[in-house]
Formats: sequence, structure tokens, C-alpha cells
Amino acid sequence: MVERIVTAGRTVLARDGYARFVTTRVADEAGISPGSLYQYFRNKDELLTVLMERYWAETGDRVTAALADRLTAPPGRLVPDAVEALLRALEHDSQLLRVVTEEVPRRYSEVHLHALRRRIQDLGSAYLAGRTPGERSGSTRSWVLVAALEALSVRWVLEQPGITRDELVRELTVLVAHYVGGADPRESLGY
Amino acid sequence: MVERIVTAGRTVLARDGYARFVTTRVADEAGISPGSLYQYFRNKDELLTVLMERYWAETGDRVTAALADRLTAPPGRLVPDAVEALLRALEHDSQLLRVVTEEVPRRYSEVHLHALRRRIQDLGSAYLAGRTPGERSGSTRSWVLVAALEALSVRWVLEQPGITRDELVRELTVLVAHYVGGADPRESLGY
Amino acid sequence: MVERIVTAGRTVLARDGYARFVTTRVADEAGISPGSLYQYFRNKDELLTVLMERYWAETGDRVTAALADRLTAPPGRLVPDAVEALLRALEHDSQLLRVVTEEVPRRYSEVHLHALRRRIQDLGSAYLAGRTPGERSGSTRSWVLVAALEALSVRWVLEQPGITRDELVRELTVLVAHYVGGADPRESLGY
Amino acid sequence: MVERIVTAGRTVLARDGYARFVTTRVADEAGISPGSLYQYFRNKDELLTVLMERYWAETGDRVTAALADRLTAPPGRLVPDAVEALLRALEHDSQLLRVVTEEVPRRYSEVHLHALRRRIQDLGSAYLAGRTPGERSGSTRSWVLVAALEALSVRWVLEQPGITRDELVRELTVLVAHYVGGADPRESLGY
DNA sequence: TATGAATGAGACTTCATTCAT
DNA sequence: CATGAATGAAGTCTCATTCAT
Repeated sequence: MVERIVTAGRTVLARDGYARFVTTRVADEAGISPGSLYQYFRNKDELLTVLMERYWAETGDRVTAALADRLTAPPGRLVPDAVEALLRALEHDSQLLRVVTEEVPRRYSEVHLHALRRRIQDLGSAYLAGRTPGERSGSTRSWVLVAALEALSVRWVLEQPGITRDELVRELTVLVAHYVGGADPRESLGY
Repeated sequence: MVERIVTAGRTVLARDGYARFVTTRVADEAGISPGSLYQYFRNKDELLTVLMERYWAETGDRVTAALADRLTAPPGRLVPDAVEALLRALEHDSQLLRVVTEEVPRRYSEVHLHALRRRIQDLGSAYLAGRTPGERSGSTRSWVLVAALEALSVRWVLEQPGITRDELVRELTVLVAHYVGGADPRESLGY
Repeated sequence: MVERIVTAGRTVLARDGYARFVTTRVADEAGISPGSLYQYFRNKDELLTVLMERYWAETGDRVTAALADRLTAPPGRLVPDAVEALLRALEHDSQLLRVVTEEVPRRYSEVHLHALRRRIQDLGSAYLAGRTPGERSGSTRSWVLVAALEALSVRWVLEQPGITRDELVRELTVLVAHYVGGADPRESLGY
Repeated sequence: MVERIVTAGRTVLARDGYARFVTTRVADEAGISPGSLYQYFRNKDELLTVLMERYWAETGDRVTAALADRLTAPPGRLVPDAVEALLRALEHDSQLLRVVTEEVPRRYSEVHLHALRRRIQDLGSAYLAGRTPGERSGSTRSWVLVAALEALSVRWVLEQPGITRDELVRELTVLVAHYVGGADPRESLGY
């Protein structure tokens, strides 16, 4: 039941936007009465909190899952594969992504975004570890990399500028590779 | 008087957030009656529109102004100087930056953001022009660069992760320099 | 509940006039909260629309019903009976009649008035049909007759000039009879 | 100055309707400031009162004046001439007539309408006096006649049903003549 | 006198939340 | 548990009126 309500909430949020994310509408969408909603959630805030929790958990899982599929790929493909995975996860419900990132107050995403970033950062750390002895602080580098990948991926999904998916993947790979090591980017591209 | 109201609006927005950006509160803050507000703005939407217009114009001007101060610096300092300027502009009112980027519906910023990005992009193009014959599409590269600089700067200002300002500037310079040309990053750093 | 609200609205309208026909007052009168009103009507306009619909439907029905009671009367009584019926219908709530005809914007009555006039006109046509071959255009004559009967009846109800009901009925009958045919008015009076 | 304001008020009333007959709009139209308005009228109510006073005085004068032009006409033309005069007076500003009769609360017109009716009634009485020994109460008859003429004229002007002006005049003349005396209507038509 | 900015009461409407059934 | 009608605080906006200049 909680499930049903959260799903309805997600539908409303994605379809109608945060300003019309209204309890009655969610109840309607869930096929229940507004009163019932309050038997599963203390208030609207709690519903939104749970909803966002799910959204980010799912999104994180999608990234992870997509990556798992490629674990056997040659190590040089790590970056492009990660980007691909990230894009795919974000694209899964881009309407919702837009509302979540642009309208829902950030505090509902904060914790989850941190967690997601850490997950991705861990992948990155592993990648970096075996690579450059790096004079620059590792944590700063990861922060920069993860933030850049995240921001660019989200922007690309939401704005669909005149850039193909492959182009984007290639560019981000170059960005990462050059930034990290100055090594030949072609290597990172898995050629 | 328009000034007074816009200022009050800005205060409320920065201090109380978008959800409490309410006409009566703005009027209170401006020390006027709710009715007076409507002698200067057709409705709340217009007030917000003007407010955002000002905010982004100011922010853009700050970037430009900060850069103008450094025009005489050696060309290799362009990137770090631009980043510095951007950071300074964003930092000027980080409370407001947070609300503007995270809570106010995106449509109020859209036009202005595009304009600001173009300004920055133009700087970038000039930089790139004299530098790499670049095999990769220039427009894609600019998009990536500007999006990355913007996103990372905003995030740094809002989250204040454990990274010093200098460190950030240095990292972003490296990011840009390596991405653009693979040239020696030290050059871009102005050493 | 719609019933309760419409009734309250009618009371307010009749008692306080159109200028004070205000949502909170109607809600008060109905013994509900202002919010409840909006669970049954999209907005104030819809409430008024429904209210007027009811008012004119009722008024029309009253005319019809009153006439039906007299169907067995001699044909010569048609006109006085119709006038009687009309008066009785209008008198039923003369306070409301006043507000409806004098204050409520005409557009809320327009459609219903047309319908009511047609009903009355049909009676008239039947009456005229079996009577005079009439050289004058029938439609003009009906327009004149119906408009005159309506206007005079309404005025009499609202102003209560020093004229008795019987007097009025007699005069209107004469007016109609003479206008229509020039025949002996006594006939129409059912003597 | 009072003149100027009243004229502006009339313009606004006719053009925008009673609901938008608003002090600031009237002041605008008069080319003065809202404050000034209150130097000539205690409040909005007084302005409207004066405005209506003027409107009805003028309308009455128009009827009278139009009739005066025809005093030399043969006596049998009295009724059609009176109707013509009435129509002309009402038509002079039918926009305003509509608002005055349909939207402005009746109490602003009441006194003036009574006076106007009396004027017309006086004409009628004179007409009737020299004509029928009338078994029916003269005052009742006048009331009926005047009310009918007024109502039909107003309705015709406002609704412009498919009836020509000449037709209307003819019909009303017939109505009056037959009602009053049963005399040959052609006589009243002035043939 | 004229101004017109300022006022603030009050109208319409929405929506998170409750509670009797 | 479920319901859904009822609530009422709160938000946006209008407009008759005032008052310092």
C-alpha cells in the first residue's frame, strides 16, 4: 500500500510538477481517499521523504546494475561504461529527474545524493588507485570528477543539447582521462 | 520603491526560502502594506521575474567586472582568473544562490542562465581560438567546459566541501587546460 | 449539500443583495466553512449559475403548474389564468425576484429568460391561432404581448402600486384581448 | 470639474460596465488623480448618485424635447410621436442604458424613474382625458400604459429583436389605442 | 487645491489535515 | 482500516479611501 501511494506520488510529481504535488491528487492517482494516505504517512513531508528515498535508491541501483553488466569489459572501458551507466540511470525517468533536481527542495535529496556520489566516487578511487601516484589530493580530484560527471550527465539528459550520446560519452571520457593522468586518452576510450 | 520591494523580496527569498516567499512577508520586510506591492508589480510572478532578472544581471556583471580587473594579467592566467571571478560572483550572496538554483522554478532563471553561459563561453572561445586547432567539435567542447565550470563552482560555493578556494581554482584550471589541449597545465596556471 | 449551499446562497442573495453575496457569507449561512463550498462548486460563478438555473427553472415550473390546474377552465379564461399563474410564480419570492432582475448581471438570467418567454409565447400562439387571422405579423405580436405581460407582472410584484391583483389581471386581459383582436374584451374575461 | 468627472464616470460605466466602474478608472478617464475625485464627491456612492441623476434628467429632457418638436402635429399623432420620442431618447446611449437598467442597483434609478414616468403619464392623462369617459380607473390605466410603453421600448432598444422601428411604433400605437378606447386604431396612427 | 502613493480591510480560493462514520 | 466530507489557516489580489506633500 505504501508502495501504491509512493508510486502514485511519483507519477504526479513527474507529470504535474512539484507545485501540483498535492495530497488529494496523489490520493486520487493511488485510487484511495486522502484520509487513507495519512494512515501510511504522518504527513505530506514524510511521503515526499520516502518518495525521494526510493527515487535515489533506484537511481543508484540502476547505475550499479548497469555497471555490473560490464564488469568483464577491459579495464580501459571503465570510464565510458560508467558514464553510459549514469546516463541510462538518469534517463530512465527524465521527467521525474527534472522535477527532482529543479523543483523539489534540495534537502529531500541531500542525503541520498551524498550516498550516490560516494558510490560513484568509490569506483573512481579504485580506478585512480591503480593508475596515478597523483601529487594532487585524491579526495579533491574525486570530488571534481564526480561532480563534473554528475552535473554534465544531468544537464545533458535534461537539456538534450545538440550533442549525441556517443559524443558526450567520448568527451567525458577525455575529460576524465586527461584530468586524471595526462595519459593518452585513447587508452581510456578502450581502443 | 521598486528597488525597496525587490530588495525586500531578495532578503525574504534568501532568508526564508522560496516556500515562504509570500507577498505579505515581502511587504512586511519592505515596511509597506500588501496593497502597495501591487502598485509596482502586476502580481507576485512579475516581482519574482524582476527579482531574478536583477539577480542574474548582477551576477553576470560581477563576473565581468572581476575579469576586467585582470585584463592586464598574462594570458595564461585567463582560466584561473575567470574561475576566480565566477566564484567571487557566486559567493556574493550564497544564501540567495542556494534558493535561486535549488528552489525557485527553473523557468525564472532559464533565459538569464543562457545569457550568462554565453558570456562565459565567449571568453572560452577566445581562449581556445588562439590555442588548439582541436579535432573535436568546438561547440561540444565549450558546452562541456562551461557546464563543468558552472556546476563545480556553484557546488563548491553551496557545499563548501573540504577544499580551499585556491585548490579549487587550481584543479579547475588543470581540468580545463588538459581537456582543451593536453598542453602543459602549468602554463595555464600562470607559473 | 449542494442543496443546502444553493438554499443558503438564495437566502443571502434575497436578504442582502448581490453586492453582499459573498462566499464567506454564503458559507456562514449554510453553516459550513468557506472551504467546503468549493467541494461542491468550482467557484463562486458556478454557484451563482446553478442558483439562477434553479430559480428560473422553479419559476417556470410554477407558471406551468399553476396553469395546468386550470386546464379545464373555459377557453376564454386562458389569458387571465395565465396572468394569474405568472403573478403567483413571480410573487413566490419577490425579494429574490428583485435582486435577480435588478442586480444580478443579466447574463446569468439570459438563457433562462429566453426559455421562459418561449414557454409563455407558446401559450399565446395557441391562443392566437384559434382566434384571429391577424394581418399583423404574428411574431411581432407575440413579442409585444409576452414582453408586456412579463414586464407588467414583474413591475407589479416588485412595486406593489395601488392596484389590486384582480384589477391587474383584468387590465392585462383587456390589454391582450384588445390588442389581439379588437374583439369584445368581455369574452376574454370569461364572462 | 464635477462635470468632467461625471462625464468620465459615464464613459467608464457605459464602456466597461458596473463591475469595472472603479474610482481609479474614473479618475484616469477624467485625467485627474483619484484623490481629486474626493474633493468633489464625498465617496463613490455620491458620484454614482449624481451620475444617475444626470442620466435620467437628460433622458427625460430628451423625451420632452422630442415631443415639443411635434406639438403642432395633428392630435392623433400623439401616441406614435410619444413612442418615437421615447425610443430616440433611450437610443441616445444604449450602452449606458443597458448598464443602467441591468447592472446598476435599482435604488440609484428609482426616484428618477418615478419622475420620468410621471411626466409621461401626464401626457397620457391629457390624451385620455379628452377621449374616453373610461369606466376603468384612470390611474390604473395610466400605470399599465406607461409601464408597457417603457418596458417595451427599453427592451426593443437593448435587444433589437427582428422588428423595425416603424413596426414597433405602429404596434405600440395599436396597443395603446385599443387598450384605451377600443376606437379605430387607424385614427391613433394619424392616418 | 491637487496629487498619487499608501493603505488595509476584505474578497476569492487552495490544500494539508482531521474525524465521525 | 478506510472513507471523504469538512475544516480553516493562509495566500493572492482589489479597490475605496486617506493624507502628507
